[in-house]
Amino acid sequence: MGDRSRSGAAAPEGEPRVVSIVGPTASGKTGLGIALAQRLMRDDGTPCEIVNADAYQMYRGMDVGTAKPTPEERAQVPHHLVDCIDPDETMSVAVFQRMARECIAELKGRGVRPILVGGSGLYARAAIDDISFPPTDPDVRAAIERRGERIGEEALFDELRAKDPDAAAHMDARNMRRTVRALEVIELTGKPYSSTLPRYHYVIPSVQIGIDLSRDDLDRRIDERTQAMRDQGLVAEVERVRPHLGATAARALGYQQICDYLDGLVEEDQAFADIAQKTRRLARKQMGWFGRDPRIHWLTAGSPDLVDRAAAIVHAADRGMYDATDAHADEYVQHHLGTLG
RNA sequence: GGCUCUGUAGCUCAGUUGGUAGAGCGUACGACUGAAAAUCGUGAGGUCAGCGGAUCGAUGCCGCUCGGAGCCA
Repeated sequence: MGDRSRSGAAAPEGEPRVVSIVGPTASGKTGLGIALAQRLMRDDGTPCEIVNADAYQMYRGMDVGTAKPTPEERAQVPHHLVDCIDPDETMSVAVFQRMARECIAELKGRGVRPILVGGSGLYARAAIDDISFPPTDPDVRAAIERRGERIGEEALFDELRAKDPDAAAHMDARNMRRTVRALEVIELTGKPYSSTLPRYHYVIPSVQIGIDLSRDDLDRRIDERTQAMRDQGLVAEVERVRPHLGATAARALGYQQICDYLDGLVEEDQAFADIAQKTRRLARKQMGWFGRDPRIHWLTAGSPDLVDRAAAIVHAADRGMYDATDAHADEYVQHHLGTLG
């Protein structure tokens, strides 16, 4: 234990790394996760189970629209953190971090290798990286939000600038939500909210595999998937879930657009065209998120030896072959993409 | 066939009482530690349907051509 805390992400050679599969929507993460779990079990006898790192697949009843693994897929390999909250509850990174780390610890305790699968960049990192979240308080936040609406975003940002100039220097005055959060943290902790640069440092020994594909392929897959959601009854699903949607779940891509259709605001064809378009934008954002992380090993979607290559990466990671480069990820980022203010 | 309306950025549309144009959305790029499928920022894109006329000067006025919409026959 003392050993672990000193060495951070370093793991004894040969210990099964946590695997994290990332990439844009519709790139095939779910399928690779399952295939890789079965393959690793065959290769070295370590059982694997999937831990979901997708912000929206946690909601019960939101299946088609979130492209959740099917019951058949879940029967092949156990899945965790899927269907774990109701749509009227609110998930957050900090809560997810706690759940994911508990889940990972529990699996490791049973000698099982966790395979994280998910496209929510911040969630994927929260599970395994050195990120901790200051506390929150709904009352404090609500009070700041009310004050912000009264005095305006500029005045609110001035408050932040006075209390924490360093944080303000890194932030956008017009992004009210971030301003509110910064003031909330300062009020609750009494300490400045230093908007630190992302640190690429594993707190749990891990290896990340990214699925990459060309924009043309991606756009085609997104169109196909959107059509599949329509065929699988997304409209009926939204009708069913709509009365129970909370503030967060109602923002899920696909659900907003179908609600508009159900309200008669747009035609059905238009609603699905909107979904495909928004999904394309989401995918681009995800590629940006993951593209910045130098520790990710990229593979091409749809290549015939995808699972072979993924397994080879995991075995190499288990032998500690990437530890040295992972350890310098932060320096690499600052050197190549460096935006230190 | 006659009459009226209409053709401006990829899309939906503003606008200029004549001095070469804007918005929203999309798109590209970027920021982002308690809603991350969120939140926010910056940029690129237009011989203002085509041709001709009057004018110092036209996207705007006049004429014709082509393409839409509607009404009357």
